[in-house]
Amino acid sequence: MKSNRGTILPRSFYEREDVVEISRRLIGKVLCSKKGNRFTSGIITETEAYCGRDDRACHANDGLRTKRTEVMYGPAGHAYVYLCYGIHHLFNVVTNKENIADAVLIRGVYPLQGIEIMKQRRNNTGKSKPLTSGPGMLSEALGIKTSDTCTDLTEGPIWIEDHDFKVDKSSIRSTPRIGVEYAGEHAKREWRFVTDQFIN
DNA sequence: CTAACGATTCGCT
DNA sequence: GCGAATCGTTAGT
Repeated sequence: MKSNRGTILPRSFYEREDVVEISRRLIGKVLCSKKGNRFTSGIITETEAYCGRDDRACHANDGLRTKRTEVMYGPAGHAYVYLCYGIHHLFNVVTNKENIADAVLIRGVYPLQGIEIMKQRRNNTGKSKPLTSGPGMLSEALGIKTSDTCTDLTEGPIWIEDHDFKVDKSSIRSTPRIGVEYAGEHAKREWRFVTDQFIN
């Protein structure tokens, strides 16, 4: 774990048809943002897959097409950012082909670059307070807002890089997704992926 | 127009 | 461990 720069993931990375596999493969990649000349990044440690068909946990389930979910029906590799609980901005990446609404929620990153900026945005005055270990927290730390929805992740100002960090396959656990009990049986699917490889 | 409800986080008990 | 905060989205009147 030493490189400072990576390759921006190409659209083809996001165009795969299996959103669960993309979710798994995003673990270890690096989420970056450059807002007003302030660069921040973190290694993705936790993701969740959401499928537009037969998945009651997904906002676009059963082809539900609204102003909010429209971006999920667009081409892969764009950001879907929405407001949760009136407070938190949750960041997803749109996957699969146009008109097929799949997405991966980024739930956690390991702070890599711009840590002071993240602490500032999080109003974290050096105290031992989680910085980027939750979907709302990481968006705040990286300066990602709902106005960033539809951002093309192959262009920026938000993008994902491959730094060639090798993630030990055995370190990636799969579990049911968080906070989607309303999805009934679908909530039991193990579509959440998390690694503890970068915890310290 | 109205109302119910979150893909969460934080602070306090 | 529990509950409040907080407001855009959604569906229904």
